[in-house]
Amino acid sequence: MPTRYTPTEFEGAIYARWEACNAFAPPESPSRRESFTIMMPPPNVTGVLHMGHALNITIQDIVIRHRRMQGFDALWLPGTDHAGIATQAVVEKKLFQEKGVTREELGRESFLQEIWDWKDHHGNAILSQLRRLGASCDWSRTKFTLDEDMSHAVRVSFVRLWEQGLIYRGARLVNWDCKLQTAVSDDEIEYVARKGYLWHLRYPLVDGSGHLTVATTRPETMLGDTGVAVHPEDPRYKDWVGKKLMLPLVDREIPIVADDTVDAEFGTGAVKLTPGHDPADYERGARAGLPIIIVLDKDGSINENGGRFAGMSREKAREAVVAAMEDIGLLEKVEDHTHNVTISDRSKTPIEPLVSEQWFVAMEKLAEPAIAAAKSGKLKFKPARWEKVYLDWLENVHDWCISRQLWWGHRIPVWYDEDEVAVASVEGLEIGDPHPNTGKPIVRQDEDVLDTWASSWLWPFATLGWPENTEEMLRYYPTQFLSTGRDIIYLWVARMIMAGYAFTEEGGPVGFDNDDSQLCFSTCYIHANVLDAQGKRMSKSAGNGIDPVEMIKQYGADAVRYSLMILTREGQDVKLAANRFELGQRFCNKIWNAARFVLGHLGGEMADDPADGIEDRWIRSRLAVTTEEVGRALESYDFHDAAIALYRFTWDDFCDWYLEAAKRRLRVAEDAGPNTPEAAEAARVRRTLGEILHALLKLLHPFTPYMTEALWGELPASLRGEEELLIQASWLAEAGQADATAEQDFALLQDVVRGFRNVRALLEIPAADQPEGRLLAESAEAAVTVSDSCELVLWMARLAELSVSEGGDRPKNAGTDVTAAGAVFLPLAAETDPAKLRASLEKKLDKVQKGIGGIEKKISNDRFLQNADPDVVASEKQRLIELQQEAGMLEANLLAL
RNA sequence: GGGCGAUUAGCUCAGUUGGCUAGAGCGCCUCCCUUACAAGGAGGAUGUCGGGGGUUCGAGUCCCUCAUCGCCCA
Repeated sequence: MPTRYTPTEFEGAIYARWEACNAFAPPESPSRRESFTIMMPPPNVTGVLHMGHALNITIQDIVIRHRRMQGFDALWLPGTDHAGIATQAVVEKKLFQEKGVTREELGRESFLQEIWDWKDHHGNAILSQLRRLGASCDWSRTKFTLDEDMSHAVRVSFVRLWEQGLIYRGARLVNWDCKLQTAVSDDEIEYVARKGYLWHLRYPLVDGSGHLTVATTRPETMLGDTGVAVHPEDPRYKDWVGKKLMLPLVDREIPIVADDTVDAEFGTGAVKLTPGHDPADYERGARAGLPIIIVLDKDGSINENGGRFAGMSREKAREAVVAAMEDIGLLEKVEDHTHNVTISDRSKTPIEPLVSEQWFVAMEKLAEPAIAAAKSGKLKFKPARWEKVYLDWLENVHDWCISRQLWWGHRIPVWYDEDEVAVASVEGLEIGDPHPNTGKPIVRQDEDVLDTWASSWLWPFATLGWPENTEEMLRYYPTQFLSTGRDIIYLWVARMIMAGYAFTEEGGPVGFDNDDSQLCFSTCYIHANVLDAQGKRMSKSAGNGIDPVEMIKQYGADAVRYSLMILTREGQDVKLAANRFELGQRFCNKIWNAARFVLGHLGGEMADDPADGIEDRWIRSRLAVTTEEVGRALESYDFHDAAIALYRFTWDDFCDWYLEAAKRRLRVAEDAGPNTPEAAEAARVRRTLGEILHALLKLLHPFTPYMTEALWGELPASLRGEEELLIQASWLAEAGQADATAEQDFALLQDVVRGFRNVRALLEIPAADQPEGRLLAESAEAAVTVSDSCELVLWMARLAELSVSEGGDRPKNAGTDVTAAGAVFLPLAAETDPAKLRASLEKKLDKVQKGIGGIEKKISNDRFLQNADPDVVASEKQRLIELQQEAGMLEANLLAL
């Protein structure tokens, strides 16, 4: 075995072995009948692995490995998402750059073929990156949202909603992405504060008796104005309501109307109304019965309704309109103004609100059971605070615009006859087929495709064969655990829950930790965001991302995984720099070497019974406690807690104390030779070393699967038993009882050892020297405990001899420290500076006296004695006695110096 | 405008229902390449727990308020 943790040497082989053994598929005969299912949030086919994925996948892999080891019928199903807009844009751009053709020139069929070709070549890049990380998902079930069975499910869901009257088509104001030339949903836009101007424009009254000044950030939209609104209570404009204005440049008569949503404080208090191009104006216009005039084309240029401005881009038109208004003296003034611009998440260009024909899903009814699921506690968020975000969205849900003017996606399963009468169909209709309702021939299918989320909201069950009542559905649905990012709580999480209730069977089978047959998952874990070292979001454009694959190459997949887990407290954002992975690397190296040490000794004879010294009983107790804590943490998805517990046990308890202590008996046996009592004891120590390592590898496996599997393979068969592969081994549910006596006694010994080491450092005693130590014990019990383990203390503190007495003479010319067992002494070397010792003792004394002061103040307070928990009072009093004892020792030691 | 999160050692962060002298890792200082590991070992230094109020016998922890930073919604 290499002397260092060298992950590149085994990761690939281990993964191949797992796959060869079909270890990722649900077990053929699981030890418990319950299933545990995780549906992997499908990454975009265009995507490459980023740190957010790495974190999310690590979490899911830990959960599924733990559940698999627990014996569940565990399924983790992977897949990718067709990502309509993103993928189409990527291929469109590539085609234009490489061949100079647009999708229109190519035509729908050929263009789609191009995307499929692209997908087949590049679309699995991210999945192979997940393998590097050690993801143990069942690749044989990998799904893609455009697979034929998935597409079938999408059509069925559409037709069901259609039949329930929850799908409608209508001309509505939607968010129009002028660059990508498609509608996008409310959840795909963001607001960015931009510096701009507030133009004050004069609109003359028709009767020529004056003018009204309106303020606007978008002067070019005046071409589509059909009214001006003022607040009904605004005294300035009370008499104006009902009058008519002559809209300049296009010479249209428009009314002044009252509307209480107008902010009288903003601008001039009079707002121009462009119902065709502004969501608020759309509402106001509807209330006032104003017509809608559309002046923008789908590419964002002014259309024929814009008169002489027709054909200009929106940016050009803005300049031209302002200039024209200025020419005729109707531009009153221009102010600097910062306002929110609506930006498309997809193209990062300004959204144009545009009235167009789109398909919508009525959401209110669908939201009801999704709200109830969270309120009843059946759907649990972790951290719990995200439930509020989920509920806020569902309780104020808007109808969902599901049509996209794209080609890449699920084409809307709606056909029209010659009178434009629509009908939805799962199987599909041919041109010329009779319309099922009117009997007239079908002339066309709807051109649009569905929003990608209209397929991914079916992900938890369409992946299992829904709408067919498959064996898989019965076995793995409803699922237990979903891990995802907070940014898609509404886009995806809420919609999946809605879809579960809308489409899956009421009264069907239920599952572990999920007693609702329609609740598609019972725990929604919202993971942290990964930020760069400065606390900024990692993004491709900023170039501040850390490439997980690069980190895996550099530090190892286990190190990356473990680092992420220990750095990420429950859902709390994590600031990451590349060198932070050293934490995991060090940890892996530590385990690697501890295992190397243990395995090196396991070649020797191993007894049937474990050793039973104080250190052995202590490490078994530590293991019991750690096993309990790791188990609890994993049950409640507290990955950070589990990682910390494992770190402490591995490093502090096992490596720093137990292994060091165990060396003593192993060494003694070497000197004593074979067939001696010492050799027999060493054989028992080897048994204990092996048992602890065996247990530790199990506990660590979900976190650091590669390394633990590699080490598992090195274990002697006598320890490993039938469990060939760790990934398929049984989980360590418990590891004996905690042993309070052993813990207490060993803690005392540790304190004595630390005391001697402390003095050694203070006196600068060379490591090779073995001075004689002395302990003036504070109690008979302490004296006995230390005496009984004299050899252990000698070994750990590197002493030649140790004399223990309760009370007795204080040695002269000695360096000293104070421990829980009493004062410890080492002989002073001639050249040691007593001032240094004095300073050290005084510092300690000062600290102790501060502590004494604090407790005395408490105990002398009657109200403390009356109100505080009696246990607290008792422990404070006990503490005071201990501190006073310690102070007494320190004072005595100072005097003796 | 509304909501959520953060603020603890030089850095990154823990700190369970209020109760030992507030902890860890990194970094820093001293010593040590002791046959598992120098990616290591032993020891050490470092804090007005963001500010201000309040509740309480007792507040890093609970309440109010302010400040700064970040995210989400409108």
